[in-house]
Amino acid sequence: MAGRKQFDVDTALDGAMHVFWEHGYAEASLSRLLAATGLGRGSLYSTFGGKDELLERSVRRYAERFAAPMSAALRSQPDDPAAAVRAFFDTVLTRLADPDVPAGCLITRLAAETADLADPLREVVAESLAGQRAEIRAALRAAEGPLPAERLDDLALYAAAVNQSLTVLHLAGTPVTELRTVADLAHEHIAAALHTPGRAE
Amino acid sequence: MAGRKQFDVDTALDGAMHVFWEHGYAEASLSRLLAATGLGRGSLYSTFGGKDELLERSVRRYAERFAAPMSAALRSQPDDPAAAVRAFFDTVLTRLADPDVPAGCLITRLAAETADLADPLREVVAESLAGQRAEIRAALRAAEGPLPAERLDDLALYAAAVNQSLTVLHLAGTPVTELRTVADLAHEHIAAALHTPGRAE
DNA sequence: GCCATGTTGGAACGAATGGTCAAACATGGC
DNA sequence: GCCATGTTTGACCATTCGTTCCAACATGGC
Repeated sequence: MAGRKQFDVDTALDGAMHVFWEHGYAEASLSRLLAATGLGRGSLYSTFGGKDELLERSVRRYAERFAAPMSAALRSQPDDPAAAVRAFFDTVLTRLADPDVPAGCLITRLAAETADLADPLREVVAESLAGQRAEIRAALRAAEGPLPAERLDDLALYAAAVNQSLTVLHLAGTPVTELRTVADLAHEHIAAALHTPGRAE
Repeated sequence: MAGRKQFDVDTALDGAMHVFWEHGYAEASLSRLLAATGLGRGSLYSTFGGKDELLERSVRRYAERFAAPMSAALRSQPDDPAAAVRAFFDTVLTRLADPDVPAGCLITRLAAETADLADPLREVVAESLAGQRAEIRAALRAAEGPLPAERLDDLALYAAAVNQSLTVLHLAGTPVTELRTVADLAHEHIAAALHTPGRAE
């Protein structure tokens, strides 16, 4: 039971990520983390350092596995911003409907806990949110001619906000069918705004 | 120091409410609650029963003091739904900008914690969210002629979702000026949807 | 096949958690 | 003015928290 590492670091990280995802920081107790990772206390502390560092790495892993597809969706339609936004919402909704994964979104869960988070963790969360907003903004770039840049900034923030609403409501138990309605409306509105001074749909 | 109650129950409740508002359920420790209410352990337990019951009463007090104005705003323009929605968002934003009160919204904070809440608390939160949604829906009633009822259901859900996004983002540190942008866009869009088949603005 | 290296599981740590309890006390009704 | 009622204070409870540490152990290099 010793000598060389008996577990896969990424697998363990996935377990920890799920715990933080479902329970946030405060309710993610060591015992829950140990159970989910399958590690002993010694192994967890020697490979990750502690609860805070484990959360930091969990967020990074979350970004690789779940934020990456969202970024990809945003970049999938470089010259049709409205379609990119739709692809983005579709990716989010697909994940929310996935029964193999906790409800909501890890970042949203942590964002709600901001007031109680240590500074480095707070920053990681803030960066995640800012990054997503920037990626949405980038996906709207094709509309920059007809629309003023400020308007696109606003619309990007708007889409990011709607995304947050989807995940909080999902945490609170709202069925995905209703969330799809919200996303559809948001898309409908953003698409209209994007086409306002240009050609029609 | 004894005989008749030495404190005002509602004042103590306000203190507890602020703690739950800022720290949610898990991070609202007894010691924080005792400090904020100014009570001793015995007084708190004899008058409120325990942490869970205290939170339940805090939510009720929150509803009286902060949800009530939002309901009033929604009812302020019974025959101009778009204006009612605007008044609603204005009320929310005013509260978010209030420095005397914690960031975000107590209900949103608790909604994010749903997975870790005991059943009765979970229900209280779910009821709050459902109640707000119903009130928004009621404010849209004047548009029921020209617009199908289902469409108004969707728009009400949509407005409630945007409200959630405002409070989560606020928790994460987004400045109120940017949140106002989000609310403006949502209002702009909802107003357009409400006027689509009827007369113009 | 031995030894240094590094992993593992669990015992143990102090601090903090939510909650209980009883002794000390002030008040209102008689 | 006395006594029953009910409040307050703070010591105390078991449990759980995140973390540290070490003895037992398996492995890879020589």
